[in-house]
Formats: sequence, C-alpha cells, structure tokens
Amino acid sequence: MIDRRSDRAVYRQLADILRDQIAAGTLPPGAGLPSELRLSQDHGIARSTARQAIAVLRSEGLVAPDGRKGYVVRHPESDGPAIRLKPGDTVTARMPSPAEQRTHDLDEGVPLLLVRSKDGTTVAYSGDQVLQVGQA
Amino acid sequence: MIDRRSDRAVYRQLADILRDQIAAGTLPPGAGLPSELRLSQDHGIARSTARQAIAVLRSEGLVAPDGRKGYVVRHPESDGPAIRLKPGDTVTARMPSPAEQRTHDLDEGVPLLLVRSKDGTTVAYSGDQVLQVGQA
DNA sequence: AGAGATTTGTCCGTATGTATT
DNA sequence: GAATACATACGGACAAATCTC
Repeated sequence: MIDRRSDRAVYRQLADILRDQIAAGTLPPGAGLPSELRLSQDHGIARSTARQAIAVLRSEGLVAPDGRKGYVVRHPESDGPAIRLKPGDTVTARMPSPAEQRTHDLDEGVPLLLVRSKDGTTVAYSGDQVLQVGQA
Repeated sequence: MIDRRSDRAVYRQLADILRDQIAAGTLPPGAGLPSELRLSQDHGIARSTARQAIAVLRSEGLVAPDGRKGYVVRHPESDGPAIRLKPGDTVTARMPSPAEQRTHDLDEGVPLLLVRSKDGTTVAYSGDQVLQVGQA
C-alpha cells in the first residue's frame, strides 16, 4: 500500500511494490504491467506519478515497452552463446549513448560490456551477453 | 538550438546538446550543470522538460547530483586496481536494484558487473571497476 | 541567528499527438 | 469511428536543503 505520510516518495513506493512483485514472480517475465491509468486508479495517485514509477523500473532494466501496447517484464535471460575472453583482456561496463543503444539494439536500462584486448581494440556487447574466460 | 518542429522530443534535443558539450569538453568532468530553471529559461522550455533532459543524462551515468546543490559532470575514471578473473569465470552486467546501489555506493546510471566463478558463487562490482583476465 | 534567494524533489492536473485495438 | 495506451509538454504548487547576506 501507498503511505502518503511516508518519507519515501509515492512513485518510489509504487516502484518498490512492482519490483517486489517481479522478484516474487507475481509478475513473471513476459507478463504485462497494469496500464498507467490502471495503476493510478488502483493506488489513488496521478497518472504522471504512476508513470514516474514505471520510469524507475525501465531504468533498472526490469520492464520494457511492449512495442504494441503497455509494458512487459523483461526476461533476465542471458543472450546467446558466451563470448570468449582472451588472456590480458580487460572488461568494464557503462550505460550506452543513444547511438550505441540503437546500434546494439538494446532495451532501456541495459548496460554495455566493453572488452579491451591487449592490442588496444575495444569491442562492445550487450550487458545481457555472457563473457567467459577461456577454460584452462 | 531547440527545434520545435523536429520529430525529436524537446527533452531529448536538450539532452543531446548537453551530451555534446560534455563530449567536447565544454562541460568538463567536475563542472556544474546550469540549474533546471536556468536551462528552461535559456531554451524557452518548461522546467519539467529541462528536468527530463537531465534525467536522461543521469541514466546514462554522465552527470550526478552534487550532493549539495545542482548537478556535476561525472568523471569517467576507472575505479581502483583491476580485479583478476580466473579461468572459467563468466561476466555479465545489469543495472543494480536500489539496495545494491546503496551497498555498492553507486551513482545513478552506473551498472553492476557480475562475476560468477566456477564454484557458482557470484560477486558484484561497480561498472567503473576494471576486470582483467589473468595474463597467460 | 535569522532572513531571503536558489535549487532540487515531488506531485498534481491538463492537453495534444500517435499508434493500436 | 471509438476506446485504450503510451509519449510528450506545460503549468502550478509546496517541501526540503543549501547558500548568501
């Protein structure tokens, strides 16, 4: 329930509620979120506030627009086969620029994995990818 | 300049402008951003729209609240010494939950690097950390 | 100490556009 | 056409923290 007297912002409280439902499996991957209007009515808040809550979950990579209508819970699945890392490779992560988001076809809230080889070249992968250190 | 007739949303246009200034060094790391009010006046837009633009840059990890007042351009520096990866380790990245954000003391827009060892244990690092595959 | 200005954080209501159903 | 749903933009309002004088 939303507590108006709480110190925690209303939109954060709603984000917490939905995040918990996703973690608990009440909202499993692929499931649709209630619409912004529905959420605002159910919780007695403004639609713009419900929207703020969804924005939080989007930035966390937990939900994504359905393309057709509404939002769906993202699959945390790893993407495709593992990428092999070579000795001396270094790995970091950061959020993509809009251009990188396009070229790598990333959902919002999905970071970029940057692999730099010994020769100085850097290759970027979706954060959903799995990088694996070559078995000894 | 903001182009009202453009297809690109106004807040995205402003985010583009600021992002370019950061990339060009006009807004170097550590520099303060103009206030929301200032941005809204300078570009003839609502404060809430200017705020949306800043939210974009925050989610990209380019700027962070100053703690005191206003926003500053983040230092893209890598954090501390490199972490060694062992053979068989796998690496993925995702955005942290609010709890993880707290425990790892992450700025907004900074992803989490997840390293899973062969024995199944997973350790999380800031996306600013550098992971390195042990030299052969 | 105190007053005032600045700045961000939050919330609301409204309106319009576009796409889908 | 109508209803639904998200995307964008504006405006106003108040609180809380901080800075300045």
